[in-house]
Amino acid sequence: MSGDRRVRRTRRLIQEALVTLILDKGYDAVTVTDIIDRADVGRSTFYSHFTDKQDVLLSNLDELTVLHRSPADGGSDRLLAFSLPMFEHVREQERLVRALLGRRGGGPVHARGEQLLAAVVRDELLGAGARPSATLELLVVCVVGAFMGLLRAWLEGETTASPAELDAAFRAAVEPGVRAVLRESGNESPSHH
Amino acid sequence: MSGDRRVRRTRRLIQEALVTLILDKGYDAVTVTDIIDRADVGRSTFYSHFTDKQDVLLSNLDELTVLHRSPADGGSDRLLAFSLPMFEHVREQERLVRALLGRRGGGPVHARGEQLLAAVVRDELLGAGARPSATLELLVVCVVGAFMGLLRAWLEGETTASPAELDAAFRAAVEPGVRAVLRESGNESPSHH
DNA sequence: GTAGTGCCGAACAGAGTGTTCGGTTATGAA
DNA sequence: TTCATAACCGAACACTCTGTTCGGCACTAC
Repeated sequence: MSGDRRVRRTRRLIQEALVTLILDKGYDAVTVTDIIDRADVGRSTFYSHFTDKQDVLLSNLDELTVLHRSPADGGSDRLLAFSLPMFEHVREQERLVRALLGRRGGGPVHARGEQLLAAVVRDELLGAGARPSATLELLVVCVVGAFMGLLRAWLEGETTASPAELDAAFRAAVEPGVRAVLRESGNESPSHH
Repeated sequence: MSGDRRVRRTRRLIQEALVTLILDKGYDAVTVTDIIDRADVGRSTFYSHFTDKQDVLLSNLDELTVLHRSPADGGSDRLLAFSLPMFEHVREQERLVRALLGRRGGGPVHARGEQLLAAVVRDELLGAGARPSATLELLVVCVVGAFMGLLRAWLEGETTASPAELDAAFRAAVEPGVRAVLRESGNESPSHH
């Protein structure tokens, strides 16, 4: 492990304190003073590690490593392969994800999540034979929007559906459209072997 | 017109000031002091009309009356009929919508917009023969998510597509899936041949 | 063991919030 | 026009939160 043990300890205490507080009061209502009280850390110590509240929030994003899908799954010709594993992971990490991505989580993390997810979807569609174009970008936006919508609905408690059900709903909604677009745009040999 | 002219004037000045300031600096960065300076209104006056910043923001929502679609369009069997008019309206009211709904607009309006839109989509699907169910709700979430995604992308300047192109992308992405779901769920003898 | 690094915590200036209150001015009704 | 009313002004206030500084203490890594 890199660095001083005290440094790791302090950073971890601060991050955990923020997550707890967000779940309590929502991101906006949490103050730096709250955080250092909960983490039992000196004020100057906080500012020697993070510039502000949002900095702590974004620093947590590194824990969400699922977005980097395993690239060795070339065998599956299944479209939108990220969907089910993602929903499952979210349920496992429910507490953290709810704090970071929920309405109480305050936006910036949501934005970055969308970007990462958009990259995944774009790569997958390109791999499936689509051509880079403005139309493709709009399709990616729709797919990501639908997925994030489901994620948000679940985080908000609007639905109690299981990961498998969320995955099914996601596919039912967007897969036909995606396949239709691929059929038109992806010019040749969509199915090898 | 109901009420004192001074009241209308003051409220309007404050609302306009907030919109301008959001476009300048983003919602979070705007302070009440900023607003009353820009609106040239006394501090106590502000607090006699609104409780805080967000109150002003949400008060603006009444101007966005397009969401109440004209219910007399029963003739069109076109699915997702709200889409194109909405994209067009958004372009017309670009300044206001950008301030309220964009990433700079700060969330709460976005949430309410999603709710209103979800009601529209749900009604439309029910009218097209779908049955109320948890599955339908998830479909609605996906459709709304895709639409809001496109809206956001346009507001963020990620695309320069026209309303017609946005509408086309939206339909291409979700209409096949919606029709497929309707075919299964609304078991009401569609053209079976 | 010791040099160095991290932490403490109090104190501070600055900015923003929401309230109060006496005085001023515009408005709508008579 | 007159006039009671309601709205506005704006300064002042108590409060909270922010981000920085600094001397002294404690722990860690080597």
